Amino acid sequence: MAERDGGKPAGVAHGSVKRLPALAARQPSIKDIARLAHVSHPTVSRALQNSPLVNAETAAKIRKIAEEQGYRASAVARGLVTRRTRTIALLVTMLDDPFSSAVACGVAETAADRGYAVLLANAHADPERERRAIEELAERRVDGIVVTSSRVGALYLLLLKALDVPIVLVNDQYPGELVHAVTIANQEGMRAATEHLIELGHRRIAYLGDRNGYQSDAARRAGYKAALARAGIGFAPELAVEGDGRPDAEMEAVHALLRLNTPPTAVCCYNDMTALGAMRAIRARGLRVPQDVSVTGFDDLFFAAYLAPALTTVRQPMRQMGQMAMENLFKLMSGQDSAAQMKIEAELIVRGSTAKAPKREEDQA
Amino acid sequence: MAERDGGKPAGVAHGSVKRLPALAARQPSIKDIARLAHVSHPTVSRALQNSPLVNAETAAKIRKIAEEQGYRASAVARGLVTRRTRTIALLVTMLDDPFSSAVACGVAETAADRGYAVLLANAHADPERERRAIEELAERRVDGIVVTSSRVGALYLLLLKALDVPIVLVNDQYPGELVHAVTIANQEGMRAATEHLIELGHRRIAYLGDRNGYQSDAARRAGYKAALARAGIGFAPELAVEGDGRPDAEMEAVHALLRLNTPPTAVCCYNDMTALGAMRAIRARGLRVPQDVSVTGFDDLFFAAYLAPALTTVRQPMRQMGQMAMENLFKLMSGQDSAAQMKIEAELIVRGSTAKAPKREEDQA
DNA sequence: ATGGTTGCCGTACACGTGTGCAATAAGGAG
DNA sequence: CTCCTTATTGCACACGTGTACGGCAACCAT
Repeated sequence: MAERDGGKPAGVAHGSVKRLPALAARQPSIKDIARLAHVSHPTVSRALQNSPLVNAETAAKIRKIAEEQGYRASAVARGLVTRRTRTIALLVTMLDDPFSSAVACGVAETAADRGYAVLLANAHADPERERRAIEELAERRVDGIVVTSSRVGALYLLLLKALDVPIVLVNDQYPGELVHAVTIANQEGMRAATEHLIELGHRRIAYLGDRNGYQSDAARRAGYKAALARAGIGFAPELAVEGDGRPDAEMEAVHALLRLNTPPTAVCCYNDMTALGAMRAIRARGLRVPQDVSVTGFDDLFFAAYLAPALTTVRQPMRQMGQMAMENLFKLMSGQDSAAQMKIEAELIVRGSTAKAPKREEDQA
Repeated sequence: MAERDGGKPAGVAHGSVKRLPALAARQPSIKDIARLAHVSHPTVSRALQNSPLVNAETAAKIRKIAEEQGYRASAVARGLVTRRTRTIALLVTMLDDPFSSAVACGVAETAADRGYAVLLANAHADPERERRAIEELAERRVDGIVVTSSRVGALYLLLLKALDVPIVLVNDQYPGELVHAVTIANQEGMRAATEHLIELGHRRIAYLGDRNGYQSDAARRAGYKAALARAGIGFAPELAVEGDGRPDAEMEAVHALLRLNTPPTAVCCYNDMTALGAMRAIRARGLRVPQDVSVTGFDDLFFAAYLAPALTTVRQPMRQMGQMAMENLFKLMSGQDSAAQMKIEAELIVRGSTAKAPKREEDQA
């Protein structure tokens, strides 16, 4: 442009000519800036870090030149020397699961606010992919890991521990090993949903679980049982069934429930996705929700309020949980110790998918 | 542990003692492996790359030792020297939008298959965050970028172009600038949906758009108009309204439609999320879907089939689109040129949310 | 004038990996 | 036995950044 060279007219021209032609192709490096500013590259490094060790106007000049040249420090070079990549990994089973993506949203948001990048590791529920994904994380030298996959938590945590970086699990604990985790009050939440049904007069209440839910499924199931026990309702094993996350399996399980001699008048579902399948199966048999069968979910995904009838469910502040997990991870990465378990309260949201139990001749609690 | 030093008893001990204590803390480096294998570090590097330049049994020994030590090559060091990070960025407006996360799924999957990592850049629909996210990508030296955000495409593409890496847009073109993109047949798809309604006897058909849909909203709106024109139905400006992605705004727009003197008997929605809001608003006025008002969506998100009534919509193979975008990006990154525009066919899925137009006295096409 | 600060900057490393080139040994041909 | 190939390995760099340390000038106090 129109800027002048400053001083030093002699010798400089010849000495720098041999590198200048290549400058256009590469991204400018710290050395290019140093040459233009007539200083050494450490001075540039310090100036851009606002170090007090460099003269104020020298620093200003350097920053100006860096700006003009569109200089962007290489995070990879910096990562090599500082041994910190300012990158965290987000390990997810299925990213297109609304729960996972909501948590991911919270994680990504807080990470970005602190200048951390998020490496997305999608395991796709495929064991081979999961293993490879973890190997990748090792090579990438991430500073920390957030896991939103109960399956990975349960099966691969030992592999992850070998990476020797802080890990925070979301909605999953690892039995037997002390690991940092952010969880919802699974048991209390499902208990509240079940008690809500009991108050509405239901006695035959089914539980539709998810065999891939691992720890969280176990906790919710326990909450369901606790509510029954407290109300003096016996636990009927034939009413506690499970799917595997696929809609087909869930619907089949619900059909089986409704073929029983005394079918349930209400179904507590492991989560909202499961409830979606359950409601469809119920309707497929010509029954109505909630007049014939009440349904509850878990999560309060975005669509829950928009269904007809709107879904009664247990709300998880998913995005906030992602934020908390990330903040927890920051603490651990900076060397502070932090609470091993953070438990978040669950809130029952009553909507239209639950109603008073229908009158039947069999009814006699 | 219990491993022996091998040979070289003299001199070695003293010379290496000063480094060994730190070995336990650090991840093993290529030099550590080299020392244990009694070779130079370049030999280790070549052995682990299966280079034919290294003796077969030497290579085997080296690989064995590397395995035992749990050695993982540092991708950051490699990235520094090769000037390729094997990392792509996935730029998303809102990750918790089901469309985005489905595309992200496809992108992540194919990237992982080729050994590429995915850096998640969530713009959160916040201009300041978007700018910062792009700066981050520059520093991280990503090899390529996939954008699933019509807004970023429209506003920040110039910034992105400055990074000088290949870019592929999903469902968004950048008007005026030639950019690689994978898009659905927006216009044809919406036209098919509208024609479907016309065949059912509808004449007063509304279009509920999204002002943040930019290019894809414009194309779908054009498809809607084209269908009307072909059927000889005049375009009524008061029937073409728009929301902004938030359910509140959409519902308000639909309420306004239904307050018209001759309200529409059908609503074509920009996408499934919009349709969710529209159906709720319709029901809030005591009207039934589809008996009183038919509704169509766009995307065929997972919940569309599970609604009551199930949603008639235009299917986008979102995950496949993510895969195609990624494969396209691979081509570009390897220097090959590739088709600038890849257009995918859209498929109309007819379900229960559309029905024959109700008989009315005003009806006379 | 001398010694000691202080402020600022450059020199010389280091981080962990990849690669061109030279060096060495082994083997074959003459 | 000598020369030329070929196979294998090590040496010396480079990549772009951060930082401990020393040097130098200016300033102050003696």
